[in-house]
Amino acid sequence: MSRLPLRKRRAGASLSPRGGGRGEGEGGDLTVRTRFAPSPTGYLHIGGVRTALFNWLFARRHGGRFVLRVDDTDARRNLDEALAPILEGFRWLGIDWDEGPEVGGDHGPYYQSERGEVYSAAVETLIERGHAYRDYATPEELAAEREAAQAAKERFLYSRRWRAADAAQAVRFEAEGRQGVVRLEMPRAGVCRFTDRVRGEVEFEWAREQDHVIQRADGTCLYHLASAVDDHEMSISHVIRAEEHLSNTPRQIFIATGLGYRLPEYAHLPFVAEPGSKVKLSKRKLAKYLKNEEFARIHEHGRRIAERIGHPAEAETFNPVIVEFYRAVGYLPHALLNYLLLLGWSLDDKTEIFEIAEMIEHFSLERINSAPASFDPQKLLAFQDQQMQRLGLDAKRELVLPFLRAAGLAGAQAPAELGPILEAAGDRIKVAGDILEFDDFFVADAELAYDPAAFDKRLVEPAEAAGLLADFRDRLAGAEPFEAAALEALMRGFVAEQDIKLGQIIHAVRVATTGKGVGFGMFETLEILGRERVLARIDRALARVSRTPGD
RNA sequence: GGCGCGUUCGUCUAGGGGUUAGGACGCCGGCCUCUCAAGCCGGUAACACGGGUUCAAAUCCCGUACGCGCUACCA
Repeated sequence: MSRLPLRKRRAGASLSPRGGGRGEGEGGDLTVRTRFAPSPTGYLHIGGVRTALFNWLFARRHGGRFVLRVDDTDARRNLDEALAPILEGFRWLGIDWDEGPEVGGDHGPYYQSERGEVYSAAVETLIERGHAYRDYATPEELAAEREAAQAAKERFLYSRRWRAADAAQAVRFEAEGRQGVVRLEMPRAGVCRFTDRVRGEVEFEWAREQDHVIQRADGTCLYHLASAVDDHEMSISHVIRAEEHLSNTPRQIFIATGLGYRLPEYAHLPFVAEPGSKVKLSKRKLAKYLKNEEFARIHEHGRRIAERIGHPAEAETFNPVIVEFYRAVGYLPHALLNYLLLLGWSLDDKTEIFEIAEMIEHFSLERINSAPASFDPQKLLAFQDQQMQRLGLDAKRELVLPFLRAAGLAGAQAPAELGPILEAAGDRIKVAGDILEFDDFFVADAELAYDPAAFDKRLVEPAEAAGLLADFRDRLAGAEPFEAAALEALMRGFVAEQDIKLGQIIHAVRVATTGKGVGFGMFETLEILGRERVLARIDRALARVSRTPGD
């Protein structure tokens, strides 16, 4: 992956809309305002974050505002509980919002459940202007019409038979016990054309659009109405959202136009697809993704860490498609952001690593891809690795410490040897929680666990192993100073003197002192452990060898 | 079914009439080496299919296939 070169922006990648929209250019008069409207589901998933990120970047790029609007039309009781993890996820990622929950703003309220009056007023206006009507058809009557059309192989369009022409008729329908809803009176001829900033010119025949219900009998309003009204009321200039809304845009345009709104710019993002497929990532199929091999690997890695720190790894949301997963096991927000940025967007053919400021500087709608992109946790890990390598020792210490504490391996004070450990660890700690894989530094000598296979292979199987180890232990006892370089010289001298290979002793020492067959550089490890612990551990290992039936 | 959108290595992508179709992740091999990582070097691998237009098509047009979305008193 190459770093970001200071290179020219692609010609034409400017703010101005493709096909001559309403054209606010660079430095235009209109303030850029974008929004993200999460439903309070209790978790933030990857696809949603990507959408939010693009909105956020676009707003920041143009000195605009990023608005969070809570899509809680179901007016649930446990709203706070369901919203908190989402806000927390954004905070962790550093995606800050200028208006919305907690921060307020001039365009509130930011909860759709509190905006009923605004919606009702809009519905009334639409009716007054002849763009909507009260309708008293029963679901059965509607279904019958639909079936009839289907049987005749004709396109279904509501006959508007139970539409109330005036108040008097409405009263009559109601007297019959009918329930009234408000429907859009969609045009039945012509086309709706608009420019999508990602897809270019798109057009839909109006006659394909149904007379969508915008208000239920109980007065509550439906999504399309709410969305169009809110976007206008909140002065949203650019609607950047998932592709699934592309087909919904005409009806929203109809509503907006009917209400006399100025239309926002639209940009429909491709889906984030399931790993290894083009199927849209769904929040309902979490369990399924774990069957994907790469997901399973990432998940298993996370699960090992979660178990050590008492994080509920069984929770449904402990899943690599949920942001919380990454936070819990110690990924860096920057890595996730960088990865997500490149999921459907690219600057050129080589730049992969972006600082946040660079993301903001270079982001443009025009370079968003229009095909779905599938989520690849392996590649995310590669970004994580990159970011982790750039971190200094102090930053790593801060990152890792909470994990040691949560696992009961550190108190309020950081262990003195943590610095040297992190230094010796080099690039082996990919995510902060990986520190727990090297817990052998933190456990008491008497509690050191041995990897049975490694123990057998390095200490039991080679007939000379125990003897050599015992001899080398005695050298260690008198080694001075007990430092990496000196210890290496000591071991090399020992190897020459005994006429053996380095491998014949070093692995035995490793298993004896760390319990594992793999680890950091051996001499750094010995220095960190210190003479006393090294000798104690070797003694313990030797005692164990002698108890193990040889041969 | 109708309409809309999409289709370049396994994955993310660059390229938008003439390229040995470039990069990244993964994978494979090598180097380094006390193991494992990291690093370095090398390799594998793609224009969905069929017609057109053109001297020339991955690139433009049409069709087909496949995928996804919309077609709700879901969002």
